[in-house]
Amino acid sequence: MRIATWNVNSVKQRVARLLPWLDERAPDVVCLQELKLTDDAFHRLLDADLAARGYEAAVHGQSQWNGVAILSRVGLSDVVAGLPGGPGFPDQEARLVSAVCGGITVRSVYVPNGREPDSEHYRYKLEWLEALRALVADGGPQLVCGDVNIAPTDRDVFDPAAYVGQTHVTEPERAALRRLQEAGLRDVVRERWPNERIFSYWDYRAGMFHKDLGMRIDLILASDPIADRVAATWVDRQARKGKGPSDHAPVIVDLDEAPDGDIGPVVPPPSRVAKTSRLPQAKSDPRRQGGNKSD
DNA sequence: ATGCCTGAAGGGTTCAGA
Repeated sequence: MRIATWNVNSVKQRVARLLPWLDERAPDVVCLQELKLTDDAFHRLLDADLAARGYEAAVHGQSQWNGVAILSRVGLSDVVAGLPGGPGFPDQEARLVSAVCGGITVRSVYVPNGREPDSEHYRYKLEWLEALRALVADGGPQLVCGDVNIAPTDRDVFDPAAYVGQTHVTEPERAALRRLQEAGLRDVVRERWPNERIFSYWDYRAGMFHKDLGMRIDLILASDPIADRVAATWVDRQARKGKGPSDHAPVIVDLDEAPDGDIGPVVPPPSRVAKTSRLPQAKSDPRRQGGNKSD
């Protein structure tokens, strides 16, 4: 089963990139963030094109900002929109949707940005993360995928000095992320590529992508029984190239079938190549791109 | 230029993003 997460920075502006990407990568489950439109607008925009590809969608949208969704072609049930008991600003924003896909509880999250350390927005971010931790700790095995707006360590930014005093790298944010992980979630991309330069976001300005000056703030976090099934992980840098990209790239994880065989994909993964991805591979193989070498 | 792009809303510009 292939799971991906992608902050699309307006799904309306990204349709022309999203649909071909679904065809090419054939993910079974996709967590989307920053839809920037309402539920109704999402369904009008995409339902037909998604259905044609076999996807159902759990959408928690919002006008103008935020908005998250889960696309699945391996079943979609038990949909919950929002973060129960979570804080608002002042009202709750559309930053979390959960569903069961292919036998796995999946959450698409868009953690608040925080804007400035010690600001109201920053405190809101920390409160939101604590509410997410409580939700995760309360649940069983699950995947938490999305834009966490935190670079877990200094390895996850192109230059720690460039971010001193800014959000995304402060110790309270990182501590909140660690507490979330201590609730039983593993950062499976970093686990697979412990020493690689891996980014998932590059500022649109100043050629940051071309120079590979980015941050890794989009994570796939998995509970033990799911993390143990990880066969391959990578950041899909191809999706950040070319005309009209999001400023984030998708992060992709392939899971082997569950050991007991009854939590498997309904649609088989496109190939078994993922199984061999720990071996050296040709540079043209996108599965190799867990490390983000410059182009 | 402490905002070098991009998107949304709404109005002929401003805010937000990380």
